[in-house]
Amino acid sequence: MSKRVGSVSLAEMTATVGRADKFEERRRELADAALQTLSELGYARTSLREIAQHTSFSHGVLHYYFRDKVELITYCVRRYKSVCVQRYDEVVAAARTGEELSAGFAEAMAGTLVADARMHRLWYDLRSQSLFEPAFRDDVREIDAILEDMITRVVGRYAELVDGVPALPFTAAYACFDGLFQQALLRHLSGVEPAPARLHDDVERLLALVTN
Amino acid sequence: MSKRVGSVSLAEMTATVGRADKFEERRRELADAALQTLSELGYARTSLREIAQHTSFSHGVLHYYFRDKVELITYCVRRYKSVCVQRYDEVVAAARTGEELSAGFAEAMAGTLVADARMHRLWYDLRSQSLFEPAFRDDVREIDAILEDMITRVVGRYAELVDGVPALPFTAAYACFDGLFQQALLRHLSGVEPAPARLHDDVERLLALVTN
DNA sequence: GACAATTCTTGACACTCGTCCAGAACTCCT
DNA sequence: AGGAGTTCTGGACGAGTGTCAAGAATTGTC
Repeated sequence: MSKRVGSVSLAEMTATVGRADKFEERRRELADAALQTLSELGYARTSLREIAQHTSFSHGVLHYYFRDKVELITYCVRRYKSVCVQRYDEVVAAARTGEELSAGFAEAMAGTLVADARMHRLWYDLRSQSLFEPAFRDDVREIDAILEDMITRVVGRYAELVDGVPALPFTAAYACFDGLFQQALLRHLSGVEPAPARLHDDVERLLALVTN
Repeated sequence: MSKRVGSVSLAEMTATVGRADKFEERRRELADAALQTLSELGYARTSLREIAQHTSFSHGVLHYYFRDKVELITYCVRRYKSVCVQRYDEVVAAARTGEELSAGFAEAMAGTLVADARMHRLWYDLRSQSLFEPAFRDDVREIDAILEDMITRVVGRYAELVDGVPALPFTAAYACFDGLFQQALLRHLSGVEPAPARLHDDVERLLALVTN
């Protein structure tokens, strides 16, 4: 029983690539189960046994693939980022006019608000955890940076299309859109129904505002 | 041993007012200790025993004054709100010009960002918890409403002073300022030093933007 | 098919948690 | 001073936690 060192064993280095990736593949599988559990229960109420119950494995495996709980959750946070910034860039690329971009962007936000509500609440939960747990900070900041870049592209492109100039630093613009989204999520999960529509409106208004 | 029913016993009803309030007074005392603990450790890591250690009492007493943990924390959240909206109204009342109001408001925000950082991170933590725990939702929404009102007064008064008209619904304006503040808190607790100064700038810019 | 390396299961460990309760300590009134 | 009502203590309970390790099951290789 030779324990793995790092994430690569001697056997893997000489074996085929597909074989070598099996370890990483299972890590992803387990992390996805963890993400599902986390998004249902939140960080404070999620246990390793609960995560394992969302898989076909027993709770012991988690410690075979992850050193401890923090590494697992950190891995999850990193993985999360790859899911979250996809829809928007298509919108940016497709838009030919400012109005198109504005409408498409607002619709994308309102759409993900209801479609991925549980994932988003997990994000806000983990970001809050990072205020207390330094171990999460770097990953959280990295994701925040990715989201900020996304907003930067949207706002920048919109400014181009309408011949305006950004009226706020991009980081501040991101903070505003994020605040809008978070309030909308709060309302949506509380059952206040016009949440998506209101978000749609507010996003369009704010986008027009931050470029003049 | 006659257990208290609700929060008023027979003895209290006939006793003096000071005597009657002793129960409530101790509740506040315990809740303050709980708030301190929560703001240090965060919701996920705060236990009743830990809270009791911040007081001169033993852990059993918490169940004498609060039915269970949820009631204690709910009480804490309610109590928190009374602390958080005081500085700003003075600023609004004192300002004679738009510039004065803008500068005062921005300074107040930057000030509380560093002075009450731990309390603010608790607020964001609890608000995130409410995304998972319906028991917290009403209180969280109430506090959010109070904060929104505060922003409304600031933005409204500023619009008056500069003869502008609000360019965003007040609820959206609140969401934006809140987003700004949350990002600043994240940076501040991560040790990025210009956090307060940047918040100050961004707040002034945003305030000018949402009234035109 | 046998051997070795891996992946996975199972049960145990040492804690910590919220909750409860018997009774000690205290307070207040007559 | 004594007794009733109150506040508080400290220990116990059962459930749940992260972690670990011994060994069973599986897989890949010759």
